[in-house]
Amino acid sequence: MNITHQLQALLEQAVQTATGQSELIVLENPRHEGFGDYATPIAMQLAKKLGQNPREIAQQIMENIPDNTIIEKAEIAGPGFLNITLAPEIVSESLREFAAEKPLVPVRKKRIEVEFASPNVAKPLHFGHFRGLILGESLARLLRHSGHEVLTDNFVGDWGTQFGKLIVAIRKWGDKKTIDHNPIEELVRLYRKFHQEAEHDAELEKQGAEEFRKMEVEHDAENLELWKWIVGESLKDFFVVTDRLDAHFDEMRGESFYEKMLPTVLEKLRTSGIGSTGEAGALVVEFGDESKLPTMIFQKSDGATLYQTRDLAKIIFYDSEGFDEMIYVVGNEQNLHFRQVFETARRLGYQGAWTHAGHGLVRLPEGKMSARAGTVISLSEVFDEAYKRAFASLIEHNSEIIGKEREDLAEILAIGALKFNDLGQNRKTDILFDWEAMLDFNGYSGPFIQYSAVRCASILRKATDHCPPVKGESKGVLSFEHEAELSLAKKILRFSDVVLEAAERLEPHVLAEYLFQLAGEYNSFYAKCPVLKADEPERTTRLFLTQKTAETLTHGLYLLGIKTPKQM
RNA sequence: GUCCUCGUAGUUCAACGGAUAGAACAAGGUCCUCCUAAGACCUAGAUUCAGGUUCGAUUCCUGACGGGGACACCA
Repeated sequence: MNITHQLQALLEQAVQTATGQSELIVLENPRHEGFGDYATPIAMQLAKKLGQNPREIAQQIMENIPDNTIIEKAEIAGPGFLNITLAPEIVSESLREFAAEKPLVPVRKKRIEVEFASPNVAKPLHFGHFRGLILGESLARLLRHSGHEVLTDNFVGDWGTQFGKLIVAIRKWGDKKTIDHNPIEELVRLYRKFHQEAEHDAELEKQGAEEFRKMEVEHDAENLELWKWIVGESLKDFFVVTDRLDAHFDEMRGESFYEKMLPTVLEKLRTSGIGSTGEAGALVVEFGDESKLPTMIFQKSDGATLYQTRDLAKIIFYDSEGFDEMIYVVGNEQNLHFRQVFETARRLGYQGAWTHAGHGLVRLPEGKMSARAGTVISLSEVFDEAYKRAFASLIEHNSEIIGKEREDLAEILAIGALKFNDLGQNRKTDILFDWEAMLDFNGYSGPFIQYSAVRCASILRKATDHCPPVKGESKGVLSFEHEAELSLAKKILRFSDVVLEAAERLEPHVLAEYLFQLAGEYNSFYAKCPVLKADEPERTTRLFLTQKTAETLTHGLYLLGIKTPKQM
């Protein structure tokens, strides 16, 4: 049982004896120092119910807290807050037991599928895809650390009308040599050309739809073969990026994976009466006026299916696999789509917890990235620029690391900076694409945290070089002489609660902000408290704090998908 | 037209309905005979507006204004 739970139990008992009420205690972490380590507004909440002054209630609660070893001090503050300060001994004990890497034990272990990345085959991967890629990976890691069974999946957009279009374009304008030479670039060019031509030639759209229909309905061998080849080439390109970003997929169940289940899904919609026949014979689901959801079409009048049909099939598939939750890391703009699909699944009787963890897009100062306007920034362009700046920064700061090591380090810092810049901000809102902010290695940034972790590692290395750790050293009560030590220790101990919150809210920035604070806390401590030159017992305490800080920062960064270098 | 989102220092972002609205960058001022100055410390600076609910509102509700997005045969 962790400190938070112990405190809650103590306070609940105190409230019970003082007021006769059985209330769930909410513990807050006060924003300002001087308000203790934990605070509860319970007295204020009870004030109206009991018709008493909140401060008087707080007084009674405080007097009835059972004897214990964890509370150093309890006091009433402000309008009726009960502020709790922890005893240094319990902080010491908890820190001794603390291990950042250790997964938590959830109240109920869940099987969770996390869908992310989901690139559209034959469409260029640009910087706009960056968010989903790193968010998904981080969320998967956060949920795993929270003790859940997580399966990452990639709902590759490898099925649909765009393949009909692409096939038409290849047959019409494609040249084998050019395509073989640089498949993706050429496919993208052809796809773009198709859309340009289609603007003044309506016939093309029909041809595209027809070719896809042949693939799907008639299983046209020639089209399917071409399709297979296109998908393969696209994925090669895709994996180059995911490797660089350290993103992993347990499954690659693309849209085509669900293709064989589609007839059953359509049948289900029909027989259940949830689906109905719409204009021109399409199969649609009407949600009614109360739901405020517009009608969604699940089968086109020509018999072909749509994205949502496959999404629905996917829900049914994962339900049969025994998953409790599905998380969709997909842009906000698809929110309506998911609400419609989820509602349809619900009406069909499925009961999973489906969450659209939507994210904002990366916006340029002049507006949205648009392939048409030619304002798309490619992923590799950003990577290369980040690498260049990291490399230059290394030369400026540390000339001792050279060669391959320097290159690897520059890569770690570059990717770390890019990822942190993104994950450090709210998932839901758009973020501004800004070279300077993104590649600023000072302040609220990945390298700032990496630097702090590296500094810890450096001290630890020196400590063991000069004086190897003695067996049994990891026992005993830590003596907190300096307030910076105690405050750092308490900060470290908040780690698990923070990870849990980040995982529950599906918002990595909660963890990012914490890591930034922890690094700052350590840096302050570092400025005030010499470690290696300190006398015992301070030296042991400070080394231990350094050790735990390093572990926490490193593992915290790992949960964001960011690597920690050995030195920098 | 309907629905979803967002509006906080000069800029980019934080803040389970809680106390004195936090940071970072940019601006100004300190600190390397001392474990990595990619650092620490100090100064100045903000809730779009009008109502409502509440002991208490940046947060919830209603409306206005202003961004962004989505709305039947794309994904």
